[in-house]
This record gives sequence, C-alpha cells and structure tokens, in this order.
Amino acid sequence: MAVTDEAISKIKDMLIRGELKAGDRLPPEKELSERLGLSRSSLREAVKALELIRVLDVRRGDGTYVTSLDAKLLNEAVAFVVDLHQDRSILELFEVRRILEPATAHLAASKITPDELLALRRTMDGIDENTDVEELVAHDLEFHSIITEAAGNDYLGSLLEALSSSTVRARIWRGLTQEKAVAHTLAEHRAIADALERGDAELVRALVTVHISGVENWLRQAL
Amino acid sequence: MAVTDEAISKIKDMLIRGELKAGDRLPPEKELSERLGLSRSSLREAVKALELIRVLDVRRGDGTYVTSLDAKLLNEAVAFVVDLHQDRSILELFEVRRILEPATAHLAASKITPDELLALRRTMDGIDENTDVEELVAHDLEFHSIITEAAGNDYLGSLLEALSSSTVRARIWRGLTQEKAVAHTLAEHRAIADALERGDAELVRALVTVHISGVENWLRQAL
DNA sequence: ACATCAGCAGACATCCGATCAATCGTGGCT
DNA sequence: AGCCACGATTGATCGGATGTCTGCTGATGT
Repeated sequence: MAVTDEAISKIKDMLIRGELKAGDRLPPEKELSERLGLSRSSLREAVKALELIRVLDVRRGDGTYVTSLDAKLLNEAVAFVVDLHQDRSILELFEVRRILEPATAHLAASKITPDELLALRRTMDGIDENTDVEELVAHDLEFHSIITEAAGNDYLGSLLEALSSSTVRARIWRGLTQEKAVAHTLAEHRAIADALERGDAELVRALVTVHISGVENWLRQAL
Repeated sequence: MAVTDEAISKIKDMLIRGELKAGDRLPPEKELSERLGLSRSSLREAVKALELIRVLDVRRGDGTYVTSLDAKLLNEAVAFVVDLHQDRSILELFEVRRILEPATAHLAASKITPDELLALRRTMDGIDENTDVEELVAHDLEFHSIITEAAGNDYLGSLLEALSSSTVRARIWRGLTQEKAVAHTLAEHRAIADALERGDAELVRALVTVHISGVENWLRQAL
C-alpha cells in the first residue's frame, strides 16, 4: 500500500478509535508527518483527500480540524458522485429517490410538529403560474426538505438532498416546458401537506410516490 | 479557491463535459500540471483526493486512468462515511437500510432469473448451527447481494452494500451466534427465496422488512 | 529460421526534503 | 481599546532520487 493510503487509514483509525474526536485539532503537518513516518508532501495528499469528503477541515495559518462528522458527510460524498452521473444514469438515481422519498414522508407523518406544518404551508404562499423558475425550484426544495427534516433521520436527509440536487435542472426544464406544471405541482404539494396534517401516513406515502413518479415519467419521456 | 480545489473541479468538469471518458488515460502528471497551471505536487494532492473516492485510478509506472465511473463510486464514498459512524448513529443508518432493502427485494421479485434463484439457494448449502462466523457473514452478504443484483439498479446496490458493510455484519453475527439465530435467519432466508421464486412481490417485501427489522431490534436492545 | 527469454531503456508515478509565500491567532505595546 | 509585530501553520513549488511497469532488442537454444 502506498504511504499516502496508509496515512489515510491511520487517520481514519484514530477517528474510529476515538483518539481524535469531532472538533479536535490535528498536530501540525510537520509533526504528524514525522509521527506517521512519511514526508510532509505525502501527508498533505492524504489530508487533501480527507478534506474532499469533508472529514477534515483545513484552516490556513491555524491548523487542521476534525469536522463535526455528522450525517452531512454523506451529502458531500454522494453529491460529488451524483454530479458526475448527471446525464448518464439519472433514471436509476431517480429510482432510488422514488424509494426513499415516500418512505421518508411516511416516517414524517407521525412525527411532524405543528410548527413544521405551518412552515410547510408557508412555502406555498405566493406561488402561482406567474412565479419565476428559480423561486419555484426554491419552494420545491424547501417543501421536500421540511418533510425530510421532520422524519428525523439525518442520513436519510443527506442522501435525499444529494439525490435531489441533480434533478434541479430537470425541474427547471419541466417548469419551462410544461405550462400547467406549476398548478399541478402545487396541488400535489397541498394534498401532501393535508395528509401530513391529518397524520394519514399511508396516504402520505401514496401521494409522494405519485408526486415523484410524475417527475420521473416526464423525465423518462424527455430523454 | 485553493489551487488544488481548482484542479479538482477542472478535472471534474473535463469528466462531465465528456472531454475525459471512462477508461481514458490522463496526460502525465508533469504535462497535466503545466496545462492546469500548477505545480506537480499540488496536482498530486488533487489526484489523490479523486483517487480516494475512486474517480481516478493511478497505476504506478504506467499512468493515471479514469475509472469506469459507474455506480460503484457510491460504494466507496458511502462506505468510508459509514465506517466512521459505526458506533455513533448506526441505528439511523439501519433505518435507511430498512427502507431500501425491502424495496429492492420488491423490485427483484419481478426480475430475478432462474440462474439467480439457483445461486440464492446454493448460498444456503452447508450452513447450519456449527458454521463459523466468517462463513455466516459471507453467506449473508452473498444472499443479500444476489437479490440486490437482481433488482437491476446499480446505485441501489452500491448504497446497500456500503450500508451493510462486512464489518458491521461481522459484529452483529458475532453477537447473534450464541443464540438460535442461525436457524432463525436461515429460515427467513428460505422464505424469502421461496417468495421470490413464486414472484410474490408483496410477500417478498414483507418478509424482508421483517428480516431486517429483526436484526434492527436485536441491535437496538444490544446497544 | 524460429521461438523464447533475459535484460536494458524509457516513461511514469512515488516519495522526499527544502524553500518561500500567505494567512491566522496571539500577545505585547501604546 | 486599538494597533502591530511575531510566531505558528498551512499553501505552493521545485528538483532529485527511487521504484515499477512496458516494450524493445538481442542473445540463446531448438
């Protein structure tokens, strides 16, 4: 194994064993490189790799720190990969989303708070046929992320966020090409919010499935 | 933006634009570094970062190549993150798995081939109460991965594989072996295989949900 | 004449150590 | 309180020594 890879797994081990915790500061590059038995240049390669997936946070002139190590890590890593696959296998990625999103909404149905329901309603204020595309995308993104948040599973949230970002473009296209899409989407969102309010988990799941599948089908035919 | 980060996104752009395709060989480090306007050392940091998430494949003495860029990318990236979170939020990760696995099996029910069914059966040969832990883990891994494979969505496969990494499985099995878990698990696996053979998608989903939840409950109580 | 194999040369990545620049945090000074 | 200089730390680059792979070439054996 290359020295750099060895350094990566050594740092990883220090994290798993709890030797390094979230927020901790690593020894200076020079010192750490000596302790791990490699040159500073090689160590920097390892640190850069861990920085890419947001495990480490390097602050110039200050030091290198361990990030919060929470579920957001998934987001960065997955988003990078999803970005690369934008035009290739977007339908397969959408299939994953179609599995996760209804299940997430189903979870959310029993946990969502009145405050979150209110926020959910508010995302729909001021949205109509005349709203411009960017605002529509922002609304859509927020609508789904409130529900995801309510489900209370951060990993689920990160995964969904990463999966959805790549579809933003698709949504924009859809908004541009289909005239009645706004009213249609809004009606579906209202129905989902209603069902969430009543705590009807099964209906929520079905509605979200239909909602996601609608976009998916449009996408399938547009490709 | 730092020189290295710039290099990362430039390479990423070359991939997205199709300037670089899967399997392509990158120019030598020296040449590429000159073209991107940075030093070789800095370029190497970028390359190392991209190698960690398996976008690039560096072959010493030969050259640097673009990997297949398929769904397996997700695996590496997610597995790394999951490894780091083993003791922390494993239950949340398990919840994601409990969503994905039944849905995957549901998909597989209508697509699985006779060959795959045969292979599924064969994983259970020679497994009984006396089988040692490592063999159990191998069987379990293979059983689930055949089903995932049959579902025909590589991203789903990568995610699931990463979520139920072999280290996690090993730990669970080690805890379970003392009890009657082997016979119990085997019976559940048989039932799932039977339902798959009959193409009863709904039953498959229910069985897998029960199967995964069983492990989850054990885990919840063991923590 | 042909096939085989060892060894050599070139291309390339690997690793290192040194050097200078940029930046940040701190502590002392006014 | 505000300012400034200093030390610590990362950022970036370079040149050189080394390990490793590939392909060619020439010698050897059949």
